[in-house]
Amino acid sequence: MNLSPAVQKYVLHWGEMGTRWGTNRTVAQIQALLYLSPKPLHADEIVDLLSVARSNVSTSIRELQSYGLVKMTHILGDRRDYFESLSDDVWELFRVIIAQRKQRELNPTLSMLQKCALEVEKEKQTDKVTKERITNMLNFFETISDWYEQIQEIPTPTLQKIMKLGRRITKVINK
Amino acid sequence: MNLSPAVQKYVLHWGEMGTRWGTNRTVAQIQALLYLSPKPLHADEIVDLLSVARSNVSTSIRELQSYGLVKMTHILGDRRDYFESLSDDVWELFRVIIAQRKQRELNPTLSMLQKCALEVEKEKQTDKVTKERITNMLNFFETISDWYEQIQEIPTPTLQKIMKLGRRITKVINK
DNA sequence: CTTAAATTTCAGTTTCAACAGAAATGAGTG
DNA sequence: CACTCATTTCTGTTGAAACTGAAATTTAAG
Repeated sequence: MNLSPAVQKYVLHWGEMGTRWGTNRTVAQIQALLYLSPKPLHADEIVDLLSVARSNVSTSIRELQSYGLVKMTHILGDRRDYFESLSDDVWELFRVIIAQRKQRELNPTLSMLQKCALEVEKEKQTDKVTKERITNMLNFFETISDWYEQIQEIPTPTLQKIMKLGRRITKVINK
Repeated sequence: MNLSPAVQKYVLHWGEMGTRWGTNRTVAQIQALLYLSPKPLHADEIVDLLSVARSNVSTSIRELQSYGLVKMTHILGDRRDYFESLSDDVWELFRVIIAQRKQRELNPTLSMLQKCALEVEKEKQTDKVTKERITNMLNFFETISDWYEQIQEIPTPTLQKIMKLGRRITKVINK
């Protein structure tokens, strides 16, 4: 049981990038592996293929499940848990990841900014410019947050169309 | 010389989030500090305000300059370098950060996928499904990449309009 | 050219998350 | 209910990045 050179390259790269995408190597590697695998895998297969500890696979899969990126299945006459990617549809995966990132990277800052904006107004010693900038940042985060949430609900084909439009979107809007 | 409670909270939070946003604490704290400061600061002021080592400030500022988020200025009769935020316009900062992230988080994967897609086609042992999924992921990254680049060129007011539209954008598109 | 101030580089340390391996728990089977 | 297989939890280790403080370098002024 082993991976083809191209698949190996993919999985290793995904693992390295994982750290930049806000997760750890093993989690990213498993996600890649399950995405590429034509059939569900059980934990020991993943241990073999990636050469990581069994316990590491356990916690990583749990994390992927909590994100909603991986689901469990079973095979008749086999006690072991099998795992597969939530979906083979990249856009669906994207949507899930975006939701996660919003929650971890945007929401905490949004609520901090709300508190700060209120608090700083009461501070007589604080420069007017500073107060303004906090408000501007708050408005920005609110806009981005709303946008993220609404984007979630747009069906994939429409989203694809919008992205393909790219800059030409301005022509449609500016009327 | 010290920071008001609200500003302190902002800067500390920004530092913590920095690690999730792909940089380190000090870099993020300095960015926050300079964004909020109504006037340029020199390195030793930053040392005081943040309680970090002088050398740490030096390398962090260099990093911020390389991203294009911070610029150097001078004050008449003062040898020291002063630093200030690239801009007080949040949208402009956003644009710079997005460009950085594309470069670090998208481009490397894009070129990996291009190589993998070519390579995997030659592999007879690899499942058809796997090949397809690599191609799908490649297409996805190409779409996103193009989109990022085109978004960069949209002027801020238009971009704001688009985001405010949110989900209603579908009504404009689906005609 | 000398000196002092400002900045950067470098080597050592600290910190923290990721990970391995062992121990404990749980779940199904005879 | 005991036994085995599968999974999870826990503890200690490791490695990488962040950070400090000292030393070296650069820069400008007299």
